Amino acid sequence: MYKLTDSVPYLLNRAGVRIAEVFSQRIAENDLSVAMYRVLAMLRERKESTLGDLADVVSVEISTLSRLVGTLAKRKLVSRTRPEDNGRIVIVRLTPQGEALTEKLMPLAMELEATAVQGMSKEEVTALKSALKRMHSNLPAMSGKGKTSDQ
Amino acid sequence: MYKLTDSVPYLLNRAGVRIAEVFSQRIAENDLSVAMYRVLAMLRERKESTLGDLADVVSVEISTLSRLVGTLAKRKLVSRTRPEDNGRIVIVRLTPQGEALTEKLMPLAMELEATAVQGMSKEEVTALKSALKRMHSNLPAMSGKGKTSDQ
DNA sequence: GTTAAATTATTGCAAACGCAACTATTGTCA
DNA sequence: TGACAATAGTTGCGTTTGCAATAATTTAAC
Repeated sequence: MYKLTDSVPYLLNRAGVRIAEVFSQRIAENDLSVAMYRVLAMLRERKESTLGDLADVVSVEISTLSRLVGTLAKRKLVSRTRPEDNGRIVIVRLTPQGEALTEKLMPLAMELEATAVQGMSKEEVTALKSALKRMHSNLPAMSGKGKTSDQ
Repeated sequence: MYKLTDSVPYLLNRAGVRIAEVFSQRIAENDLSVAMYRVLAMLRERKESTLGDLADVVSVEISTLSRLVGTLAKRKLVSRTRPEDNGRIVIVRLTPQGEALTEKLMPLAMELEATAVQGMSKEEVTALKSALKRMHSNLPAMSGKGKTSDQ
């Protein structure tokens, strides 16, 4: 018999929510949300990115990301520029302050991950990551439709 | 060097969002959200539950769940009763219509899981589930504090 | 047995989200 | 070239969310 509480989607959500809650608290003193942190961490990794690419990476709607990046820009953590050779896109980059803050947060992120996988072997962690990647690629990206709403 | 895009929290969120998006679309024709589905599936599993227990299982705030269950009750999918021997708690149960709908959704959920883990062996899936459970238990439950807010 | 503390659920409120509509720019093709 | 389609971002709007405050009931303490 199929049990919700032993299903992959359920366990995935449960672990994801829990880990986000914990990290959320740890970065709250910097007035950052998890999504904001991910934007910063992503830019640290790639130096620059368009809004659309960031939205894909962070797994939020582009409209949400637009506002979120606006907030980060207002706080001088990132810069937004429209390149001269392409007036459609917006390039987002870390400012020096954004870089500094992101570096400061890295240890927290590593610590969180270490806590989460405590008791698991290196091989188990590798297998977990690969399973998570596989599931992501097994499922089709939504074109943009699809009620995500509750109630 | 620590990479966001190879970190467990990131991969976890990415897979979780994707799987929720897909399932959300599949159940949208029944006017159900994923959280609503989880409430129904949970009640199918346990017959009855209090709001607080449901909130734990579904990983949402109890205030959110209160309203969500209110909506389900309005649609006659669940019943809410305050027991005579305890006027504090609310017992939630599936109505016959709720049961019928839930049974109808089960194949969809099983199909989704099958799609998600396609290409993985039984052992890999088992290991995945156990890793997800371990991570959940490795992280402390938040007492109720902690900014989850964005922007 | 009465008062204080703890538990459980609901409601007010503001923030955040996603969808849809819109603007602006670039690409296509005839 | 000139019109039409496609891409990229922003903004309006209604819904959903979580936190905080509140109400109601039960448990604990004295």
